[in-house]
Amino acid sequence: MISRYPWGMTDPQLVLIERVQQALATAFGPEYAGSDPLIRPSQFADYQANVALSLAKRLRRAPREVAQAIADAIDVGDVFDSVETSGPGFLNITLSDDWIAAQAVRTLDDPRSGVGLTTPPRTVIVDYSAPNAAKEMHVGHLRTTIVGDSLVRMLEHLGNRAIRQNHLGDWGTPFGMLIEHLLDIGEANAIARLEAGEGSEYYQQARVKFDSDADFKERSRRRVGTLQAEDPETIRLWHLFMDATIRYYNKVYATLGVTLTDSDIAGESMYNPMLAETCADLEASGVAVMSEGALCVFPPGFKGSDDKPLPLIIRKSDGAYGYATTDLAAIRYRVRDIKADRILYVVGADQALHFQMVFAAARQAGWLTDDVDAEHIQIGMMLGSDGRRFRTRAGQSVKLTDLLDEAVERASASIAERDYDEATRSEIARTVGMGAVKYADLSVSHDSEYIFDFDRMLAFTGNTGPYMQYATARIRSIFRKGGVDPATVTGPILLGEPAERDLALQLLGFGRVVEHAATTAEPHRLCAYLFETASAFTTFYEKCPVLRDDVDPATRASRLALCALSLRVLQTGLNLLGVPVPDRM
RNA sequence: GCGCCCUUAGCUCAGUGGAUAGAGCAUCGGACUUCUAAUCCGACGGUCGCAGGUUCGAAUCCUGCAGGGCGCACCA
Repeated sequence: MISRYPWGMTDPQLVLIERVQQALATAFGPEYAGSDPLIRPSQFADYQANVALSLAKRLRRAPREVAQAIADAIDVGDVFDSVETSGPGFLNITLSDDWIAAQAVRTLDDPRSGVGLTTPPRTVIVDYSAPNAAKEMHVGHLRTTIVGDSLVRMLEHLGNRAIRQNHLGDWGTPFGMLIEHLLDIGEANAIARLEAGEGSEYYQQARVKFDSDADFKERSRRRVGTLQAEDPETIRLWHLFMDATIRYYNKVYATLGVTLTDSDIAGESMYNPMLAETCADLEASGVAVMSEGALCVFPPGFKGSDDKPLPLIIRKSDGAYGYATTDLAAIRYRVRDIKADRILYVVGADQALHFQMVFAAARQAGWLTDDVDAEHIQIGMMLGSDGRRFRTRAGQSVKLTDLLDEAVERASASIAERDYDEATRSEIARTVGMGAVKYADLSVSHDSEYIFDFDRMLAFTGNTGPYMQYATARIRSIFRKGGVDPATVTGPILLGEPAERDLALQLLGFGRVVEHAATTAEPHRLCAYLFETASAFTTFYEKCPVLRDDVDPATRASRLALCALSLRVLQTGLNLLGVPVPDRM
């Protein structure tokens, strides 16, 4: 991925890489210009370059000697304050204050705050949320939805063509049962209940009848047939069911501030007309073969018990299609018709084997080629405080809206002392509650199982949403008190105090982190950066008064500039995470 | 049996082959006449599951083992 920086590169690491590579070429010859200088943050300087250690063997020279040769060859210019060899062959690099200050001003002048643009833009499909209308909607959907939405926001911000795909579970055998249940309880009643978010109960009641009532079971079976045959009345009923369900999903998405809309829905039903052709293609090419009455792909390398090849069943022995078929049809469609360069499947970690096999089968079929990346972004399970699957005390799965309501309620309690009017208070509570839940989901690596804990996520200290929001609220408060519009602030920036220098240097790394988080599909990296930034700001806030009378005008202007840039980086970063930010707290 | 994800401070989690492994919480001790103390500063706290291997250098890569979670022929 190549990035363009319309306002110039502000990231110190990129500048360092360039300079050290030049030095390598000067010192050892042009063939060394491409070596990775191994720039890392350092506890002994601003950065360290570790390249001397790795090159020593190739150059047949002592590492310290190599390091010294690089240090001698490096173009210090006005960028570095010092470049020193240290330890077994490290290069400790300290940036000059003036350069950091100048770069901070450039970043402030840059409407993109140092975030580059991907050139050329890539077409990236993000498959996320995907609630299943025929199953309980549980808290597990929270993470896939929130992580996916954040990935889309980051990819778009970097200039990519990001395509949201909500792969709704809206088709299959359970829908016979769900439609019959709809008829039993009455259309209007069913719609009302589904819109109110009682889909789980609805499903469970249908399930109970299906298991206990032979007549209902038979009706359901017939209904699956008429649904597959696209009988108009059955399709009408199916739409009633799905539309009501989607209206409920949209309410949840609106509450969460998720960017998914109806036009992003690409559910299983959409692929239904493609399934027969998908199977025919696979069979014709010899990728799929019949086995025990089912049409299967046996991707190489997948073994089940007894070392037998593991099948991916794409047409069951009764002729019906499964989700493997849908996923294969979807890959084909996404690569061939949408022309995706990258497809991200933000789906639970329990589907790892399934996606490995689907990807392997798609490669066998030639649908997935080397120029397309298909990645399963594994989402770890949400656990209760007992370390087991997240449930209510009664052992039921937790309804998403109940969880969100409780978050807002608890946030409301924590600001009860504040002197705000009712409307402001409830808006802050909503923002803080939602931000806390979303940030908690995003701040741990997506594949790790994570223990859900209201007290921890709503804390105003630590790597939490409220802490981040509070930092922005304090910055806004300064501008409010000072009667200054942050958008009008300009440099120059002066770095007198260490806290000012630390903050400025920290702020220069924003673009790199956004790009890294998007490339690796790891929003938690952005969270970690924003937490460091918020921490650097609060340290600055404690140490460096801005508006106080004894602060001279030049220092005040400089500090206002640092505040403005901090605000923008935090605000933009939180927006990329989808975490809402209140004006005041 | 096979596959995937894990195992890091009392707890919850970061950690890009680099120096003395980091945060937050908890505990203890400090800082409000101050732009929001919902904060900040400091201290305490580690056989990075175990054993080998590769490497100048391993929490990180490889192999094996132990422990945990989740999947694995007709639900999606």
